[in-house]
Amino acid sequence: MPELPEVETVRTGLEQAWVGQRIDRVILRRKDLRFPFPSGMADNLTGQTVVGVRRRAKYLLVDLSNGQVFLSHLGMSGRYTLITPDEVARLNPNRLGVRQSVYGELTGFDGRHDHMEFRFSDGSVSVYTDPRRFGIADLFERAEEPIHALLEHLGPEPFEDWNATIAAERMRGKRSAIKITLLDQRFVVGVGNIYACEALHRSGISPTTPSNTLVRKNGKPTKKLERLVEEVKAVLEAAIAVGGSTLNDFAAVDGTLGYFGHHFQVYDREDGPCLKEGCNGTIERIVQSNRSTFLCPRCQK
DNA sequence: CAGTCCTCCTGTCGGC
DNA sequence: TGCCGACAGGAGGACT
Repeated sequence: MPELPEVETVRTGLEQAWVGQRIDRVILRRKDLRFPFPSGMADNLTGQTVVGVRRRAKYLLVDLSNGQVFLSHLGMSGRYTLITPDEVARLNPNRLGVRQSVYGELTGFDGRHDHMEFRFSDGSVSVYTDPRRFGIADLFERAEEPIHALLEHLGPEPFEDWNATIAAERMRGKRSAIKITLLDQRFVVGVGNIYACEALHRSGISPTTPSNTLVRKNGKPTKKLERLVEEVKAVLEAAIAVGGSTLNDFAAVDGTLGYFGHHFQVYDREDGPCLKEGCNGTIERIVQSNRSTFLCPRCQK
């Protein structure tokens, strides 16, 4: 779920639900996710009002009234579920176990992976569920944000400071495959395995193309690279648009990918027909850096 | 430094 | 049905 479009979809939902709310209580059902929670995180969050929800790369940044920032990364399997006061009352939160929430029927897995629970002043509850625990939660002063270890080395946001010229500058002399470069968050942020495959397919570029061959000798982007940068933005935009349309019934902010799945042209379509107009190729799966890449060898050169 | 692997963790799915 | 291996949307860190 969590590439840029999914994180942006979650951001919008959290913004609508959280901004203006005071956090009355935070329950942490374990001491860590991928990294240990910072000491006192639950206490420091308690009593704060949410003043904004931002996104940087695939990180959610929640601004609090005391000048602190709550950072949340969804990893591979993290999701937030928003629970209304009515549902909260029906599920009787005071019966709760230490390692298991009472919200299992809403969050899945019998509540066994509901690691963080946020209770708000309007009576609603938000639950963070993450079976694989590759997610991250952190809390720090806003002044520290530019030097935060997880944020410091991030590359440009695709819609803000990124274009073919900048891409070419960062790819000069890079011999690794273009698919690997797209996944490198120092090159551009927000692109993950699905949208890297999709953007390369839309662009007609083979995922194994050495990155530097998309840059001219004078350092300018080739036509192919210009196309690729356009298609990265286009596919991310299209996915955000579809995610956004599901936001009206945002009661369950589950990051399930179902909504964009219908639009995949190559991802997870091994042995299926290439859907590009006029191409009769067959989708193949290869492995790059231990991760699956899907491509049409006929129209991606 | 760049590039390549491995790793964290749990759930799910397909093949036998 | 059960068991077992492969694989899953991320990305830091340890290697060569």
